[in-house]
Amino acid sequence: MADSAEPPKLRRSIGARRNPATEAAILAAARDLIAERGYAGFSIEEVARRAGAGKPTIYRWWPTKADLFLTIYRAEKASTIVIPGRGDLVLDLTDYTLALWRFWRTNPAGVAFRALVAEAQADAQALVLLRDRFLPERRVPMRALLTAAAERGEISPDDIDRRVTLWIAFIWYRLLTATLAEDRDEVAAYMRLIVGRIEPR
Amino acid sequence: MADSAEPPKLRRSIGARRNPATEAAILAAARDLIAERGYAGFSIEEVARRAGAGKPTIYRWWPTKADLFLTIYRAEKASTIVIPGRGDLVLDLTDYTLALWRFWRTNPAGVAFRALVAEAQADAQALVLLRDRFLPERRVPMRALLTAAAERGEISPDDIDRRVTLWIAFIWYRLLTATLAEDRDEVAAYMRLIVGRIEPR
Amino acid sequence: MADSAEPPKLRRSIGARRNPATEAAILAAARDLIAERGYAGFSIEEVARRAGAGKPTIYRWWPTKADLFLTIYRAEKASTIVIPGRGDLVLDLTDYTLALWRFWRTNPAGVAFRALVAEAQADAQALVLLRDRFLPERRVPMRALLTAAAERGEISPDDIDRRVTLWIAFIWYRLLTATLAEDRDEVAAYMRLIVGRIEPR
Amino acid sequence: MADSAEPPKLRRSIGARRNPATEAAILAAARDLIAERGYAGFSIEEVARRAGAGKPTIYRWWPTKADLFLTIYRAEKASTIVIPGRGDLVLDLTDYTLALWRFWRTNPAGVAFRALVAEAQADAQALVLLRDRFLPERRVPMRALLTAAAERGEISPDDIDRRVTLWIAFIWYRLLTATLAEDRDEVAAYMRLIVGRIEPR
DNA sequence: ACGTAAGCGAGACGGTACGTCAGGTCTTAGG
DNA sequence: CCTAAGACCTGACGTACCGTCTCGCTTACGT
Repeated sequence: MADSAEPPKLRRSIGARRNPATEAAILAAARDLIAERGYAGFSIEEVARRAGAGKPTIYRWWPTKADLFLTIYRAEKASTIVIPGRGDLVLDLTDYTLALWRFWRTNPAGVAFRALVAEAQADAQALVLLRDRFLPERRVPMRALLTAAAERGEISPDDIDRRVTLWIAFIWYRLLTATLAEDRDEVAAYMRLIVGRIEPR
Repeated sequence: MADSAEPPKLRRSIGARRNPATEAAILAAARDLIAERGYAGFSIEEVARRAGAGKPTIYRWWPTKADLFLTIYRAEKASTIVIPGRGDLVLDLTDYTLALWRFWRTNPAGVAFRALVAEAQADAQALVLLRDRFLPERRVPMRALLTAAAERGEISPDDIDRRVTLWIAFIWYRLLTATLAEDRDEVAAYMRLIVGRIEPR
Repeated sequence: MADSAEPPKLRRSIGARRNPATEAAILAAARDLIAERGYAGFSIEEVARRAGAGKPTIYRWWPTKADLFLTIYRAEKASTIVIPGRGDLVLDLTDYTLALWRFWRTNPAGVAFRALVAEAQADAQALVLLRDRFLPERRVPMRALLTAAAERGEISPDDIDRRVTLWIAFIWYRLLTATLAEDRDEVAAYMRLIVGRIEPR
Repeated sequence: MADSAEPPKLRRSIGARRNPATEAAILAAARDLIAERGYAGFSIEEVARRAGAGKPTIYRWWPTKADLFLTIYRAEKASTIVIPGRGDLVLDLTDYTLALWRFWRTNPAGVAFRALVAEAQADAQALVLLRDRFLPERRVPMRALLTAAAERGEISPDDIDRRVTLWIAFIWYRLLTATLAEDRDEVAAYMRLIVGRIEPR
């Protein structure tokens, strides 16, 4: 959300190579726009307007909307979420889930991600991006968490991949229905069901 | 896909009330269109053209795209899916899930539903429609299935609503990632995790 | 502008004949509407809405917009303008012209008349109404004024009809360019040119 | 009425500047349409259809209908009417008036001009255009004619502007009532009244 | 006296046009 | 060869009215 407010008319071509200032301006504009107005208000037209860039410049580097979304999402996500390691699976998982939701709520990336899922329903290319490039990434830390717990004997080592899937399905569902609650106990209850831990008595 | 091919110019007003022939023609056209070209190719303009109806007539009865989708979806689904009652929860649940997926795969309505979820990411009105009107309906038969199983002692009576949510999240996830597989065993494995049944040994 | 503000829902059929209350309500609504929003904002739809009448009722009695305009215009005009008779042609004519312009400025009829002229450019029926029914009426008092002056010897008895035409052309021109000034001397100067009176010296 | 019948789909963008072929096609289509169907049958929609142009392209260059009318009118007029200079005012004026009427009758521009006047009755913007941009232009040659005659002593140098106004009012009146007669003597008689020339005896 | 014919309000209908927005393509001018 | 710029065509958006139609009702009039 940096430079999108400044007068954007000053950039000129820097010759026969990609202009980093232009790229930055486009990404900033896209991020701001998706944050402000959501998927519905997002258009290449408006991004170009805000970035002071030509539409063809955008299309050259991000041939589809989905490409642009993905770039934004990755840029946003990278820095932020830490995987907790207190040693109690449900506790760790609840923390992680809530942290992720907090991130989705407070950060353009959440909106961008919703938009990407939406786009994927209409555009096969976006679907491929989402399923084959993005989802596997997301599974990794979660699988690590469960595997560690299985090694500690907290849960059965069977079905770990399926449980990961259930978790992803669950957090998506809450994202897509715009119900990213903060209720710790409620989330913990879901986590227990997903990992199938035997309750301590 | 019934009468949309016939010359559509014959309908006239039947006075100051809704014309069922017009409604039918619009729904048929919408269904065909969504089947042929998907969400991306769907437009009120084209529906009106095919149905031989005026755009305002469509907007009068279905103020948003989402309304139209939902009507199509309900009309299609109603007749099709039977809730099984063999008396074994995982079996019944697997059947039900696979039947639903088959329906989603083979019927325009499935495409329409994906589109509705997508629409809900952009349009608050659609989100409300989806969450508050559509989802509760969907929960009912599933909750009945689980409650019956709990009464039979197959599963714990706790957490039934959460398990319903997990199931919906799961089937959505597969719908939205276009992975509505037919693999019976795989699905049964997921169902077992969701309902948390103690495995017979 | 009488009863158009009252709740208009009370009228019912009074049997197989024209309902004067309905007619009055329609005319009042039409008059108000044309006064408020001009030709551009005038529509049968809105007249019906304001009058609490059905559109077919309006179309039954006034098959074209122009018919409705004309009715309004005639009803408005009837009561108002007195032809002066001080005995001095230019004086009388100036008074008459200014009175007419004042009427046009302060009364819906002026707007309605502009609208009728506009309509006549699009609709042959309106043109006929305007030219063959309306204009001859307008000529009568003016011709009388000039004839009387010719008899008094103020002007030549030749060309009276042409002078009438020039006068009408002039007052139209000012109406259509929205320049219905109040400047008495200026108008008198024009009147002198039109009637071609020999100036007293 | 030139090229509007040819297949209109061949034009492509010529880059970031106004495409003269597109402009020409739009103007030709507009001219044809106004000639064929008059003001009532005139719509931006249909112009776009015939010109094979997008509506936004039209709105970009002619924000209002009136702008389009005016362009048509000017383009048509420019080449055509010559101001006569035989040296006899009434003769010259009669020629000029008849030439103008002939032009109005035989040329789409006449209809376009009627349309502009009509539009000005509904749309303030059009009125401004008509009054402040268009009318002053029209006065110029006429004023020159009268001034020359005054210098020759044919008429009084007083009231020249008012006589110009009367003349414009008169020719408008005939245009708007669709009575652009050819009767030379009749027109000459009117011209005599307007310029107020002392009859030679 | 009573059936019928007309007038009434309402409002849905198929349409046309409006003016706007965005999509994605193309070309120029300039570095 | 890339960039910024912006015009181009396309097509859809959602709205306003058009003029027609049918309904269900009410009332006056002619038998």
